[in-house]
Amino acid sequence: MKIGQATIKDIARELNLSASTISRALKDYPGISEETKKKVKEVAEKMNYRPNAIALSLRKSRSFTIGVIIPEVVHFFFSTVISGIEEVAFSRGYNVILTQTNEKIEREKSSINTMLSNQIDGFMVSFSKETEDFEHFSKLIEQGYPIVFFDRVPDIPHAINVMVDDYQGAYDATSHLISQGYQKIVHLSGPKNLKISHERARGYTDALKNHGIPVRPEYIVESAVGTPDEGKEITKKLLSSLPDLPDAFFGNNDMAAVGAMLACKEHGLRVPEDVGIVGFSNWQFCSMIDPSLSSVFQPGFAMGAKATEVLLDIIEKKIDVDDFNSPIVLETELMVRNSSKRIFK
Amino acid sequence: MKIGQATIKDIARELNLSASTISRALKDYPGISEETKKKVKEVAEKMNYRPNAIALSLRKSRSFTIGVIIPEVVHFFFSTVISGIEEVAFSRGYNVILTQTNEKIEREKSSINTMLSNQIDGFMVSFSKETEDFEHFSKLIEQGYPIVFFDRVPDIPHAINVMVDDYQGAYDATSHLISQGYQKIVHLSGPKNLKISHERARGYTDALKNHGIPVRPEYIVESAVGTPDEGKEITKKLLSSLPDLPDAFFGNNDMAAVGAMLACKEHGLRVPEDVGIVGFSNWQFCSMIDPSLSSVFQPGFAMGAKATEVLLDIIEKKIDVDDFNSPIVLETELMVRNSSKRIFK
DNA sequence: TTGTAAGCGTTATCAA
DNA sequence: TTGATAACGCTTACAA
Repeated sequence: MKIGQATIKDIARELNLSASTISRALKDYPGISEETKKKVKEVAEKMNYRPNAIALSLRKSRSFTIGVIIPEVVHFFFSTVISGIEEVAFSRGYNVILTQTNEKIEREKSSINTMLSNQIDGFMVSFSKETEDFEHFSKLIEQGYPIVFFDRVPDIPHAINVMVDDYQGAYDATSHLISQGYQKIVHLSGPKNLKISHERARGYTDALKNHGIPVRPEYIVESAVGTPDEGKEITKKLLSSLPDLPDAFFGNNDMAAVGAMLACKEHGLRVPEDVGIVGFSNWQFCSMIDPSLSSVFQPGFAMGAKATEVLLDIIEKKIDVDDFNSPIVLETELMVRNSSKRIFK
Repeated sequence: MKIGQATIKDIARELNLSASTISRALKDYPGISEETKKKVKEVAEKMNYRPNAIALSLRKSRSFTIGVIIPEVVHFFFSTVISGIEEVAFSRGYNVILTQTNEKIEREKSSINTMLSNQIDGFMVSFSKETEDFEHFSKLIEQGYPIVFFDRVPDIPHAINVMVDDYQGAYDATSHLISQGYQKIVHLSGPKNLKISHERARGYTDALKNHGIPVRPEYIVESAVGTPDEGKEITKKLLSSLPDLPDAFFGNNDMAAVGAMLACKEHGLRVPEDVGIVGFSNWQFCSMIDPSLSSVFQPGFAMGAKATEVLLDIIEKKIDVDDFNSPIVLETELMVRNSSKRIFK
């Protein structure tokens, strides 16, 4: 907002025309003489005119801005999603306002409020780990605000959800471990209130069942893990407490899996000979560690892009909110690397 | 922007008061009766009134929004910086509009334009690798737009730059390698047009000189590396083409260093026994790979936070642009890990 | 082909 | 203690 930014009025004054004429000339409205158009555009150029998007927003009750609420920016998967959001928003002429909640529900709510104040056209949300009650979202939906959830999605009416096929990803990962001859597979599961955690746990359980392997409750360990250290600690405890030593770990995320790997190594177990390990997310470092970590690829960029497309389509009324009664599900892909490739025979 | 959002006018109508009275009552202006204030606030609450930030922006010519232009979101260091920006902006009541340039100058310019249109209060910029001419920034500075550069900073008059002490970081890293007995140290340097690349190369060179080790031009290899694969290829070529085999690699970033490590391993060289390796940035994976990678820690979060504080102070006129004739420099810290700890004696 | 006036939501100024 | 009015920059009926 610079003092001296030229406005339509300035151009009007310069040319002895009215503001409305300038406005129309600039947008090639019919019924403006070619000559006037030319003059106006020249002067606009010369004066370095730039439309004031704020004034436009006020006038049109549209800000061409979407608000993104995300737990953490410093997170490989989420940053990938943001990148996808960015791309689509940019190409369709929208701005992105970003806030991270740091997994705090208070911050989530307050972000929603500032965004509402800022008249954003729609929301993209992946909620915090603390969020167990979705009232604040339901209210928005009721009031008719366009809102698309991604990755961490709520189970509430009329929510538009974009997610990865966590169930299938977990199922594939577990089946793969079984196919490599691992039998006593531990699942380091995620926070209970996240649907993705349930789905992954369900995929794990079903894979075991379908292969005739008993599901042991003591093999499912919750770890709200964000760091490898946490995963390492948990695994260490398991290795020294479980009477029957596990021979594989399926992590709810790559951090947990790396932690498990470190703990196993320390415990004198060889990966993948003695213990197989598979993670979830396929972070960059999977191929850089030794042994390289097998992991379930989550299409983060595609998710961000898809979610944004849907949101913008709703905002622009190209599609209707009611067209979505089931979530949009993106496929995962199991990336098999050395941590789970047991050398047979 | 929802149909039905209550405005000051709605409250005024409801209470048979004027809009100005409502406005004043809501902000506890003096000269409004306590009774009126109370009534107004009650009704505002009831009607779920929310000030329209857009209208405010128009009125005040201030948007309380800062624009962040960054090469890539999916990048550990930059995402850390964004996080720092986010924190400070949020705590001081500012919004963050984010765009990534994907290292394209065209996108950089067009982002600046939309941000200008959106009347942002100031810019935070880390420019693209393609950017060699800083005209578009100089113009902004001349016009008086608050703008703070971070990490990748330009060498232009009146620019406010926040950076890491790349020189010292590189000097420390190189000295450390020397102290561990490595002598033939290769530097995988960064893109030429980035000042940080120069500084790191300079730190490397000076460290060699000060330890009486000759600087060999063929040991400084430019690698605009973003991926380990690229770093690996370059290192492979070096290992098979250089007559005198290097015994250490100092990477301009961690990706390059990991690439070098992979190449060395493939070449049958042991790390750190035969070859020492140090990276730059201290990405998360440094401690997860085998051997763990020594690296120079860059305080990304602190950089984002500091840069934002300065920007907001300028915007709020707490400090003057002219107070900064030299860059703000943040300290690095060498994290010594196994990739460069040679076992002596 | 162009101009006038009203309005988007808010607040500062002046008047009552 | 409160109200009327104008203005921020732009668009759009409606009028000319």
